[in-house]
Amino acid sequence: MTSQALASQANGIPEEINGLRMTRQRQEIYKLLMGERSHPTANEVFMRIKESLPNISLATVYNCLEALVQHHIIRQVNFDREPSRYCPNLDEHGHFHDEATGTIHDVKFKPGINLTDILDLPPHTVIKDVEITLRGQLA
Amino acid sequence: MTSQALASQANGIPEEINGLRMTRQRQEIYKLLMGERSHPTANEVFMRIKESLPNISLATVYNCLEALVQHHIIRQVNFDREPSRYCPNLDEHGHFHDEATGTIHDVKFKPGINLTDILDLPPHTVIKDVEITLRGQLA
DNA sequence: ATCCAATTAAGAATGATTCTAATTTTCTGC
DNA sequence: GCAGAAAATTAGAATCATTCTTAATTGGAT
Repeated sequence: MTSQALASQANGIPEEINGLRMTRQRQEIYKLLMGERSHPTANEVFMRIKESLPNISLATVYNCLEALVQHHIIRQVNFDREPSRYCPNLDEHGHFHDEATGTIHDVKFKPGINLTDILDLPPHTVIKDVEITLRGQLA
Repeated sequence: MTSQALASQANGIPEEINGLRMTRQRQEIYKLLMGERSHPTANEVFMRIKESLPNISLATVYNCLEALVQHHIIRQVNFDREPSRYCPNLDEHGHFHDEATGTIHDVKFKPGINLTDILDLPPHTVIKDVEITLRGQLA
């Protein structure tokens, strides 16, 4: 049995997701994101993942995060030009950035709401991706 | 009469907007943005503004754009981690990024739509800013 | 076991943006 | 109108998230 398969068993994460081979590094990063709902940056992932993978490099963290995003396993979230953050929640949702604490909250749509119902889109538009970000304070 | 006042007369742009003194550089940049609806980047503004202000520096373009954004005269628009773009449309609206052509289209809300009506926000939330970006193709 | 492709690692390079320091312009009080 | 203070501009250096390059390692297939 390969070390990847062993890690897979221990982690409870399949050896492959959406056609992406889940290497040890990808497993650990994915597991970390699933556990934390804090929308960490690549650098934050790098610092925390060292506990389980002390020799991982920052480049690998970027590579893994990009691979996971490309294969629709996680989502990349951007606020203005701040460092990208990563989110394991694949449901269509927005993000609220609380300026007071710096924390980020997922924001769901109310039931039955369809984005195309409320936006005045040009005709024949095929939407591949939507990003809704809100900035403010929890008063 | 100061050179700024003279430029102001020639441009048809007031000497001050929202408490921001409209220097020659700020006037020209603002005028350029009002004329073009192409959502240019800072560097694109820099290249085009040289026709009217050959000695302007890139730092000044950034300074002016930031001042105009801070004083709510223009808006800054971000797509993922691409260079920021600037937009003179102050109405609440979103942006559709056409992947085929690279062009950006303003997207209005359908009449009577209120963002807080459709989002499941945490209680007591004060929203200061909303950004809606869509990515796709004009099929 | 061996070859080939994919992945990882370390550090260099990139590029948008910001900062610094010096100069120029504008404003204010006389 | 003029001196001094404040604001704006400039040029170039610095920053920092991200990407690239190259070499080493690992995994999968033969």
